[in-house]
Amino acid sequence: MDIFATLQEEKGRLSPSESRIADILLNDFEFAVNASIIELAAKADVSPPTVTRFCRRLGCESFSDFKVRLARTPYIGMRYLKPEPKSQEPGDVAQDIITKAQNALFLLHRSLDLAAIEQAADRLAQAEMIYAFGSGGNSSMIAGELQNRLFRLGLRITASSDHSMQLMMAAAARPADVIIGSSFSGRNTELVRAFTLAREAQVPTIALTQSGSPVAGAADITVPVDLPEGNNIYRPTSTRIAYVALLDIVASLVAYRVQPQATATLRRIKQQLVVHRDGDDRQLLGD
Amino acid sequence: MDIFATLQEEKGRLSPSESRIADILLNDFEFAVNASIIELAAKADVSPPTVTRFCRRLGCESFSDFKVRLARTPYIGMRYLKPEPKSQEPGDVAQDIITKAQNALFLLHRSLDLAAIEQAADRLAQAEMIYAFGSGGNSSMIAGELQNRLFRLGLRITASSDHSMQLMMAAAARPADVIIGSSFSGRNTELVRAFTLAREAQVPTIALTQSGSPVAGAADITVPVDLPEGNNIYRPTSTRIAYVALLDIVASLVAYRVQPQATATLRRIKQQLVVHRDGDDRQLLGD
DNA sequence: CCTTCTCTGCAAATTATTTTCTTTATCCGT
DNA sequence: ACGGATAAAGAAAATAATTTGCAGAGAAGG
Repeated sequence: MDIFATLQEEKGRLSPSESRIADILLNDFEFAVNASIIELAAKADVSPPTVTRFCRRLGCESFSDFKVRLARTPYIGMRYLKPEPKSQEPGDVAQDIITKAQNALFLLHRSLDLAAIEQAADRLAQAEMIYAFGSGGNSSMIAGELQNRLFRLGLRITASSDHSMQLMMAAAARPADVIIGSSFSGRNTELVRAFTLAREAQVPTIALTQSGSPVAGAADITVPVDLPEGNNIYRPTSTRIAYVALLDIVASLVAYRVQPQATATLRRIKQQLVVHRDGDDRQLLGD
Repeated sequence: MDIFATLQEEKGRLSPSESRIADILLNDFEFAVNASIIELAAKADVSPPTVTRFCRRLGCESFSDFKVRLARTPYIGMRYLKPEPKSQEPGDVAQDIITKAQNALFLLHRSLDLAAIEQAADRLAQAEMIYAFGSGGNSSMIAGELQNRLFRLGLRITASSDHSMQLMMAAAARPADVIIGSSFSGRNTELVRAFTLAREAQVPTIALTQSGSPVAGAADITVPVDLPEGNNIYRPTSTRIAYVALLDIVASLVAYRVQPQATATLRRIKQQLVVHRDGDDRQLLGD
C-alpha cells in the first residue's frame, strides 16, 4: 500500500501538527522527498519527534522507511493536480506524456477488478466465437487489438467498429459465443443496443468501460476502467494506454487458460513468418 | 539522469570495492533501497566511507540523496533481468504486465531521439497529405492510431496495412506529402520497398522502427524505438505501449504546430459528437 | 475541579553519516 | 629493483540525524 493511499484513509484522524506535515507532502512533494526529518519538521513547524510519530502512524517503521516509501510511490499520481506542462518543447511534451501514461498505468493497477478480469478471461477462453466491438477511434483500436491478441491463441474472433454490423452480429451470435465491447466514455448507445440484443438472445457480454455507465449496465460482466482524464484537448488520452495494458492482462490470462492450443497456434504463426521473411526467428510475432 | 544510467557509464572505472556495491544495487535492489549506509557497507564488505564516496562518484550529494534517487528511479528497469512472473494468478499477471509496460515507457523516455521527433513533427505538420503504413497487427494498429490522432488536427491522412495498397499509394504520393511507416522488427521488406519507391519520387518518409534496421535505412527520418523484448511468447509485447506513447508525443508536437487549425477542427468534431449523443460534452473526443 | 487522555516538545540517548587522517597497494619512471 | 607519486580503502573522530523517554499543556469527560 502506498503512502498517499494510507494518508487518504487516515486524513480525518490526524492531529493539527500531523495535518501540517501531510499538507507539505501533498503540496511540496519535491521538498518532502529530499528533506531530512529536521528540515521537514521545521517547515511544518513541529518537532522532529512529531514527524517520527507521523511516519509510524502511516504504517512505516521509521522516518527513513517513510522516506523510501514516499520516494517509491509513483508520486506521479500527484502531478494530476498540477497545472499542464510547462512548455511546448519536445522534451517537456515527452516528459508530460510519459508521466501521464505511467500515471494512467499506476491508477489502472490500483483500481483493477481482478475478479471481473478473471471471469472475463474464463468466458473468453471457453467461447466458441468472440465478437469484439468498439467504435469512435479509440475503442475501435481496442477491438482491433483484442482480435490481434486473441486470434494468436487459436481463438475464433472477429472485430467490428461498424454499428450496423455490430447489431447484425449480435443478432447472429449464439449463447456459446461471447461479445466483448469497449467504450471509454460508457455512453456509446449503439453498443448498449447491441448488448441488450445479445442479452435477449442469452449471448454473454463483457464490457470494458467506466463502471456505472450505461454500457456497463447493459453487459453481463463489466471490467471497469475508471480513470480521470486530462483536460488539454490537444493531448491524446493516456487512458488508451491503460486500456491496452488491461487488454494485455486479459489476453495473458486467456492464454494461460488455452495454453496447449495457443502454443500450437503460435508455432504455426511463427513458422509462417519465418518462412515468409528472412529466416531470422528472433523477430516479433507479427510486426 | 537516473542512477542506473550513470552506473552504466561509470561501470568500467569503478574500483573493486565500488563494483561490489554496484553489484548489490543490481542484484538486490530491494535490500539496497531499504538499507542504511552501514548495512549496505557491511553487505558489500566495505567501509561506510567507501559507500559515501561511491555515491558522490555517481553524482549524488550524499548518501541520503543517493537513497532518494535510487528509490525514485523507475527501478522497474531492473526487473527485466529477473525471471518471468511467479504465477498465473491474476494479481501476479497484472503486476507483471503493468511493470513491463511502465518499464517500456521508462526505457522509451530514456532513449528518445528528440531531434528526430521534432523533425518528424515538422514534416507531418506541413504535409499536404499523409500516408500511414504498418502491417502485421501491431504496426497496423500504430498506423491506425496515427490516423486516429492526426485527422483530429485537421490533417489529411489515410492509413493502410495492405502491402499492395501501400505500394500504390507510395507511387501516387507527391513530394509535398509524407509517408510515415511503423515496423516493430524493422524487417518489414514490403515497407522497405514502399519507402524506396517513395524516395525515388522524392516523397519524404518517416520510420518508427528499430534503429539500424532495414526499414530505418530506407527512410529519410527515423524515429528510433529500441527496446528489449520479453521472451514469454504468451506475453504480448509491452513495446506496443511504448509505440503508442511515442505516437502521442509526435501527435502532440504536431498539434502545437497546427494549433489554430486543430482547435477549429476539434471543435467541429466535438460538436458533432455532442449533437449526436446526449448533449453531455464532458465525454471524450471519440469513444 | 479533578482525572484522564492525547498531543507535543525538550533533552538525552542512540544511531547514522561524513570528515579527516593514515595505511596499504599499485603504478610508473629511473 | 627502488623510490616516489597516486589512488583506494579503512579506522577513528567529528558531526549530524533520528529516536526514545519523559514531562508539560491542554482538551474531554465525569
